[in-house]
Amino acid sequence: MKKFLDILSEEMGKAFATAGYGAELGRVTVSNRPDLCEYQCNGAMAGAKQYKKPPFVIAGDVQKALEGSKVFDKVDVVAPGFLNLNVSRELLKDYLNEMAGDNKFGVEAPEKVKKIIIDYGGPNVAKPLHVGHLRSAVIGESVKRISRYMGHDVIGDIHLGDWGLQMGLIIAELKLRQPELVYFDSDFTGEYPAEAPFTISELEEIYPTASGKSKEDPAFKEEAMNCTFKLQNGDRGYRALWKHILSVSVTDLKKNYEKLNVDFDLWKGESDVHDVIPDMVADMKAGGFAYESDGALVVDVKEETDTKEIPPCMILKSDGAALYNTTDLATIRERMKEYKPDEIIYVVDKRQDLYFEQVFRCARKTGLVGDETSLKFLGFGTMNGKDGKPFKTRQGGVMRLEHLIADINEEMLKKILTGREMEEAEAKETSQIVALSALKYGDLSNQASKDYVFDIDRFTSFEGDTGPYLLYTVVRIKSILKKYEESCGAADKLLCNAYTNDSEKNLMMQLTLFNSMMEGAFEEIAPHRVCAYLYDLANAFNSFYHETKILAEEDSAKKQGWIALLSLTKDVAETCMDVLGFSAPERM
RNA sequence: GUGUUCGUAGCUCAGCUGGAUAGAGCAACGGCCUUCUAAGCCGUGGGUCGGGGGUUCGAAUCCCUUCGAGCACGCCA
Repeated sequence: MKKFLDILSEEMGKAFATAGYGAELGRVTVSNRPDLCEYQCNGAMAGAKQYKKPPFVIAGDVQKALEGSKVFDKVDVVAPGFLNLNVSRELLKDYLNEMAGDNKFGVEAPEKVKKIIIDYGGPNVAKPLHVGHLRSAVIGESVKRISRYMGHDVIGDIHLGDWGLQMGLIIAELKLRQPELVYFDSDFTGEYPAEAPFTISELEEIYPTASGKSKEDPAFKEEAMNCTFKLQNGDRGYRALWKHILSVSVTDLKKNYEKLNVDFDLWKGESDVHDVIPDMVADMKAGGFAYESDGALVVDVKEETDTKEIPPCMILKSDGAALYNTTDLATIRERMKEYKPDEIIYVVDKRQDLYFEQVFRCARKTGLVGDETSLKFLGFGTMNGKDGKPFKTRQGGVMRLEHLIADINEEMLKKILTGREMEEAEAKETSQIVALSALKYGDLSNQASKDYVFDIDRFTSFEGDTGPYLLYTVVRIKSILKKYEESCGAADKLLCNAYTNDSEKNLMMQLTLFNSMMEGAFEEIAPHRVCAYLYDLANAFNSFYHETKILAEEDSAKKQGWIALLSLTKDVAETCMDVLGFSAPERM
């Protein structure tokens, strides 16, 4: 379906052309003065210089050309040259009915389906998720869903940190504690046990202990590095042990991400590219890109147009070991080989901006990525506490994500139990659904690139611009639709009427913007645009709701039209929620 | 030091490629429930858009400058 504003702009463009001006001046936007008109066009003012005529005259010419238009009901010319427009109520009604019949509410399939890989999540194996992982998961998931809704072929990859010194540390610590394990017996040739010799909670205790020890005990660190080396060079027992660590940890991660309604298509990690690194490095050397500098192997990525010094991209440390850069570049190489994506989007902390700039440049320069593939960096800001500083526990430590979620669930349960009569079991389930919306909406409604303040009281509030408010709005609609169906039967195939009052008109106008909003959110990689739209839609609905007694309406045609409008509103709102990664309960 | 992001109401934030009187929410105050969920709706007060220049018919938006804050700047990820 064409976008509603495009229909209006085309009509306006034709009028400009008829009057002897450029059609491109006829861009129509939603009015910023709803007291005066519904839509506006500022093209007359924009064209004044080009045509050497006062804007008021141009606007007058266009107004004349629009006489008899079936699109616009009203065209006013206001000084200095605004064209104030009201649209035909028939056109608005027809558009909504067409939308209601379209499975994507007017979003057209893309001209070219892009293959997009989204790299988000990025947890480390054997370390619990903490609040720092929240934004990447929440934003990445939404970006994935928006892209998919727009009709693209999207792959979400978690990109696990599963291969560094952290693994060596754990293995070294295990060896110390349980030297009798078969994994440490170099003479062992049989099958290793299927069961891991530790649980996730043990693992989560082992890592920090080992990490702390390595800072104080050089001998232990030496041992950990030795273990890392042996692991990476294929020691059978160590590999088997590593697989256990990985599998125990991934099981736990899946559980936690599931609570967030986040899932990944690929669970690849740094280890997956380990074997291809030597080959890649050799290519970079052979291509003349990589050279030695202070003992390390680097690739220059400076460009003429730089306003600052961009340091070279380091490929290997002076001890010959790989870095974060190395695995990321190798990952790009593998992704290009396996998937040939049109786009790779990284949802990562914005502090890594410069780093990714280096990686992207290096990938292009060395030919890993061609011009037809774009590499995008979506950097997100820090989640701060009420004091404006990075979010911490009361003790000043790093907050585990599990605890944060538990806190917000608990807070929400309290509110539901005090505000509503509900069975404990249902209240608990509902509180989790609502809490997730609070958490995600609180995050996503801010621009990703900015830092934001995490305020549990504000986010879990049912008032104002919050997740719970939006869910509440949808729950209200569901309740009405259910009651309608009980008395009048299934509500399908009903058509919207032309509006009869302002609040109804506003709701309809808001609905028409859905497809262009979604397209904008996709192009700008901006989930917060979906949030803003959803909030406006909820406001428009609630105003309408208060002015209109829907079920009590005696004129059944009118009532059916409203039910159709409600049904469309609910579907559009739920679609927005779905791409944001949360949903509304049946009751709350 | 260099670069970069940002500075909008008491607080938390919108404001798209420059357009009419800068918008929401929270907080404050005042209305609206015998009728579809009042977790809602309607209204009032509150801003020299950090400061100063410039471009433009027109700037929160573009350019320059200045002040302030955050962040990043080769062997961590």
